[in-house]
Amino acid sequence: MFEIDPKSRTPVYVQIKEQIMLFVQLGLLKPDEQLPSIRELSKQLGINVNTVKRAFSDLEIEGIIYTVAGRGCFISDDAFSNSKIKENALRDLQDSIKSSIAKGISKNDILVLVDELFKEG
Amino acid sequence: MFEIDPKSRTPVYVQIKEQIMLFVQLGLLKPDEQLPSIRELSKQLGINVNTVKRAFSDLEIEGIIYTVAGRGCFISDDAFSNSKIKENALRDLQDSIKSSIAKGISKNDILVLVDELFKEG
DNA sequence: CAACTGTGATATTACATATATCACAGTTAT
DNA sequence: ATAACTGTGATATATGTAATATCACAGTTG
Repeated sequence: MFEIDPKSRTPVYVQIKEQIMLFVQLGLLKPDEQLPSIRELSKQLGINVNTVKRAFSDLEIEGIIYTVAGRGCFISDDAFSNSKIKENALRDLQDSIKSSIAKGISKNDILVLVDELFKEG
Repeated sequence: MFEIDPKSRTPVYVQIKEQIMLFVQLGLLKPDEQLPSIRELSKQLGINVNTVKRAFSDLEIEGIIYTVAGRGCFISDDAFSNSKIKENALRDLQDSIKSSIAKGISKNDILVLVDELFKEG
């Protein structure tokens, strides 16, 4: 279910965070569903336990998941009720688009790209 | 003309690169126009010479500017003829949009944002 | 009790960013 | 020729982040 791209410039723990958030968005992970344990997931992905722990801790702070001591981590009921994440995402996206405009990307380039991304997903 | 946001999470040398590329896009910097010297610019911005040097060296490798020994740095005639920059920009933008989708940003959110950015600029 | 969960702390390695200095070489104007 | 400017190159240092490697501790489950 999970996959990591070691070549990517985005940190591994961020890749994990975003995959989990995406799976929640897509409905592949539902409220109160249990996530793989950090040891299990670290084995699967061939990375260190601490790296997975970092991702899960972040997600818990952001209210996406909750943990039960000794049992595991689960998707929150209100995983995306908190608007802070969406606000931050919008701000980051704005920076990225501005940056791309500086490099010669046109409005049409962006619209085509957006269409493609929402066609596939 | 140039401005740096020290609070921003994007590295200072990247901010400089992107401002120069943006100014070229906007026609504020034209082919063969001379840039401020790295010492001058570092004074203006209150940052180290090496940081400006890093930005200029990057831009030269990317073909955006060229340098004449002892004279200074200038905008290339073919600053944006090289498609590598646009390709990289598109790839980066794709990653950013995917990331924002994972955080609950809708297609409409993006379209509204794009409209705003192209209205102002 | 054994085997599993997450937690917490520590140490280490590697890399990126940014700074501080210094010496060197080419250009320009006086 | 000299002074004052350009960029170049190297070195050293500090800081923060990312990732790894270990270890000990505590709660849960069968």
